[in-house]
Amino acid sequence: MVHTELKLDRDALARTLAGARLFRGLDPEYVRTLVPHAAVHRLVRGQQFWQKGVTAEHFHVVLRGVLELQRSVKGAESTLVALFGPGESPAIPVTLERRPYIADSFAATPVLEVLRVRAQPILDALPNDPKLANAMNRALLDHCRLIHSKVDVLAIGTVPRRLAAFLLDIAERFGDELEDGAHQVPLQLSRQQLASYVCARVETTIRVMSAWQKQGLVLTTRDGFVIPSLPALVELMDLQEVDGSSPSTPPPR
Amino acid sequence: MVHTELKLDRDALARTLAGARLFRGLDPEYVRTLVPHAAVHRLVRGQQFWQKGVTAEHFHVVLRGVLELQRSVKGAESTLVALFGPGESPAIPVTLERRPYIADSFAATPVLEVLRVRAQPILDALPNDPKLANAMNRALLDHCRLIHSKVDVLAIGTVPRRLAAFLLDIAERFGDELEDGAHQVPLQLSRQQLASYVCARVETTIRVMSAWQKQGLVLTTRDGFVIPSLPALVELMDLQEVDGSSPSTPPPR
DNA sequence: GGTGCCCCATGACATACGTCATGACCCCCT
DNA sequence: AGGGGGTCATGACGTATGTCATGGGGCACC
Repeated sequence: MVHTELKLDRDALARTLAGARLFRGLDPEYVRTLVPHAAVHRLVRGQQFWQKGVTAEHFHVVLRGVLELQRSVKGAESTLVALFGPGESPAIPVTLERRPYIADSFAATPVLEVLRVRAQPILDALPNDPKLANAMNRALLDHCRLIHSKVDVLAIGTVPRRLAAFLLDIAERFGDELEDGAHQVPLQLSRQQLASYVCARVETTIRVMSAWQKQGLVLTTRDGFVIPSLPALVELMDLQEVDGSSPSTPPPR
Repeated sequence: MVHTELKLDRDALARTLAGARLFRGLDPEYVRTLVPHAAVHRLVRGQQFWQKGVTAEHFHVVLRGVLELQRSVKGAESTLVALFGPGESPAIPVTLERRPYIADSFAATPVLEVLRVRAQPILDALPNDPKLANAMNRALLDHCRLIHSKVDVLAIGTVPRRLAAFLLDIAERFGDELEDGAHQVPLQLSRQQLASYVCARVETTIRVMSAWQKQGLVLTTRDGFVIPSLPALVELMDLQEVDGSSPSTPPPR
């Protein structure tokens, strides 16, 4: 893993640190003191970055590409927990608590660049630096949103609906709108990875994606996906209800 | 909802505030300034506390009982998102961002007492008070853990396994160990609520719980559940695998 | 006491999805 | 060129679980 580190001069590192979302709003003076503790790592697709079980001693900010968190729970097979794109900070909770990583991480794009900063000096400064604490706050809020979106995907129902929800999620986060209204998601995920995220079998996922390909709902291209019409997917996700008459059971018990 | 407020004198409120986990570690001087913005609410089971869509303008700390977050997503039926017990702070993320609640909340125990503090003064103080910011960090970390445990439940597989995971989770969080090694969970949840949390139908949940009742794995009592043997449940959750030969697909792609 | 409602329970049936098997295609390696 | 492995694809089949229907028991309300 060490061999993934890029050689950067102090100025380049300082600029990278200052530009990272995690450190936005901080005293520039303070950010400069982090330079000696910082490094930029570059990985190629599939390469592992950190390993479950190792104690987290760094903060991370994705600079380029997408990082994938993969978790293997005892008994169950490994699942794709979440994807982190540029600006996002994976593993913030465990780093703040100096706990072991609960998942493995891999590069999910051909190239992944991650800024990595030693946690100790930051943790030391945390109790006395309100700006820093608020920056961590922001990052934690982002993280909550991410996990929550996974819950939303898993709770939405059938496999097609879960898949639709996931694709819409990554389209919103990583996609670009083309001139014809279609959305392009420059993120090459295998059917296995899709299946892993939505907690379904590969075969099931393949079937759904094949059907959508034929219907022109979601196209798999060489470097990702194209969604010609988001509303069509949304409808497929929302709809698929039996009738829609019952306004759901109001309060519990 | 206003009529749920308890009449407490300033001293009682001050003590409650000082004892709340959310405000632990703060300057006692500062905590006292919050007294005029604080109130304690008491609800009975099933009573609604706040409503989805309303802007969150308060921080909360559960003092007694359990609060239930129920979310109704468009298209899907409502799901039990999470349970919050004494010391925990529901809805922290939306309050910090002054966003609308994304779920309804109800009392899940015969009596629920919640400390409620106006958010504005706290949000105003946040940028300048590192202790306060770190207290919020702590609460956010708790929240992350909660959501994550829901992901773990949903991702673990079949309905029996999801149910087992959920029961073990609430046993750990709210349960007491009896002298004979059994665990008691003083939390009366209907099959509907269980089903809602694990994203299954009521009937399926009933079938599983009935079977477990007969096998003595999980007993439903007048005021909650009794789990005679945690390990038995854990085994049922972990096991149920086909053979265990394949060591899972190592890295992706 | 009756009526209605909710929760728990159980059965019959339909179906979404997992499981297993097979094959095409592509890429890498020797 | 041939072999091995990965991904995508498709079919056959079994099963978990959703769906629908029915019934008993407890509790509130008229």
